[in-house]
Amino acid sequence: MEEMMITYSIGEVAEKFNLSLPTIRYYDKEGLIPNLRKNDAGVRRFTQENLGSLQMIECLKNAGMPIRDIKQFMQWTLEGNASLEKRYKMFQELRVNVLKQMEAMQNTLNTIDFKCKYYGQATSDGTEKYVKEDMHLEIS
Amino acid sequence: MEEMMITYSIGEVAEKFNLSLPTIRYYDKEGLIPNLRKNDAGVRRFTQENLGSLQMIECLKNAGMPIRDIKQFMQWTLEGNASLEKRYKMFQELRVNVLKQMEAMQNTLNTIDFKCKYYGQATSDGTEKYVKEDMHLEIS
DNA sequence: TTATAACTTAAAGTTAACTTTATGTAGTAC
DNA sequence: GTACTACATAAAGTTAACTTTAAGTTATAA
Repeated sequence: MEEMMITYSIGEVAEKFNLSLPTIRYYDKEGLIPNLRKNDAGVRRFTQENLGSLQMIECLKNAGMPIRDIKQFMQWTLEGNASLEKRYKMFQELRVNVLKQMEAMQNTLNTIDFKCKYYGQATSDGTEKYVKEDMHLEIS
Repeated sequence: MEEMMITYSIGEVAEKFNLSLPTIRYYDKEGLIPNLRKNDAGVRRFTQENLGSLQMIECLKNAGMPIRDIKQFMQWTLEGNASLEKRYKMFQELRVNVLKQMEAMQNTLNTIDFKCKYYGQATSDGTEKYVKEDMHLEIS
């Protein structure tokens, strides 16, 4: 009795996720897509589970996690319930890390906002002279 | 008549900014620190202006700007008022870019928060079974 | 049956942003 | 004078995350 399920080709997946074919193959080679199977002709067929892995890869990449750590996480998922605590800990640490990044990003944005005002004024003045005098700052 | 001003050694600057000495030398070589001078012995002496450049480098790096674009900006500052509009435009575009990054980061955080709850429950259950059933999701 | 499109692999190449290595110099402490 | 520390340079090495290249296979359409 063969299980029938909807699957996708690497080309379809590349389009869906806006990734290049070599990138997806690279992720597969690196072990980032657990349980990804090939048909009798050796062609990859992506299940919903595999698409879920890719979604998670995108999330973890966005959080700044390196490929080898994403791989580690994916390997843990293959270990089942035995690795639940490791995965829980990973996400808790990642959360703290991402919060720090967002704080840094907010500071960066504040500086950029300041610079936008600074250069907005300087541009309409035609010179940095007055706006620079106004704030006694010389950060280029 | 020699101008007297407070300057810092590369070692002091490295400590202040928590950067390695080779990194600072690399930035200098790449033209990221305009007007950085050396004393008669060929040793770099950092002025307040140079520290300002380093501060800005940190900000722009944090915004995800590549070294070559930071260099471009620094070269523009050397052109004076003629480049004010270019610099203004740069910061306006950077602002939009950073806002996009923050939005992406917020989405990432939401996913991670969800995963924290998911694995928190799964860990106390000792299995993913129930929490997985509860949400009809199979994202690893 | 021949062309085309969509896939396959292994291996080499690319790029950014440093880091390391090797070698040398300048100034101070003893 | 000799050791030590802090600096200098040029050039080679490193790492991550892909990308490119070269060569081959499979399935469908004309």
